Amino acid sequence: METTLGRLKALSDKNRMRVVAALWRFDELCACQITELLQVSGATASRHLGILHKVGLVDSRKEGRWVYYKLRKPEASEPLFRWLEHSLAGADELVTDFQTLKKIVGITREELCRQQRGEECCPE
Amino acid sequence: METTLGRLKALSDKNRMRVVAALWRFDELCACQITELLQVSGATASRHLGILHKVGLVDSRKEGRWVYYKLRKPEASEPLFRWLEHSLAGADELVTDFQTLKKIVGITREELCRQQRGEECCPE
DNA sequence: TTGACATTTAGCTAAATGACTAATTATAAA
DNA sequence: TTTATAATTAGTCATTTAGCTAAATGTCAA
Repeated sequence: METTLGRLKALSDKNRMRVVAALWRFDELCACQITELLQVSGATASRHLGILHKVGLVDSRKEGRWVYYKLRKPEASEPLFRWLEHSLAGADELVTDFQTLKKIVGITREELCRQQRGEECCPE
Repeated sequence: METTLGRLKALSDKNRMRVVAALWRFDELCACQITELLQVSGATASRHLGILHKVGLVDSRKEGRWVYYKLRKPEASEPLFRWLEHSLAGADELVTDFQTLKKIVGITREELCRQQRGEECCPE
């Protein structure tokens, strides 16, 4: 029961729900991309990802300086994700998120940096 | 998105999850029976039921002094309930709850009163 | 090795939440 | 009508939680 409750609690936060939706659609994203999507501090994004990881909803994979996250799908969570997908289909905020993500995954690290810090940083 | 988030939040509380599981199994229960099951004050039980009602997970029906609650199943919530049922199958706390409920629904109002207030009340 | 950067952890504050008691409303019975 | 009871609402308090900043950790590149 604690497992079930933990997963529901993890999902019942708007930002974490956005992360799960993003991972459902984009398969794998790194912490910095999720930070950019949510527009919160890196520490906050990290904490949210840590919560999703702790309850077994996402897996993480470290690659150099970056940590990539993806949904842990195979398992009893599958029906829950499907309900979520159906229930959130067409939600305005997610449509916007997906458009944002298309840009985020399409740009280089330097451009993402410039977006995050403002034009004064990263002089070319 | 707010609807989905609201329902997940409503479900991600242990007592409300117990209520939903109880209603899944016992179909319809009144507020006083749920109060007895959860072993909380009537006010607390009422608030939990109000939250479940507000997000559309349960319906209520007034009959005299009593208010009966049942799950609002038909609808997009069905898969969520099924996931819950599967995910909670065999949970110790629910097994205990179901045994408790069998007793609760099997006794009269006076006996329930005696249990709740102690032997000094309701002298026969 | 030093510096830069991605991520996480620690510590703090403000807001949200669950519990209680007391007060209120609605209904049934004496 | 009065009294008792079921349920809800209001008000209070303690706990939890999401956000931040600052510090710590780990990795890459000069």
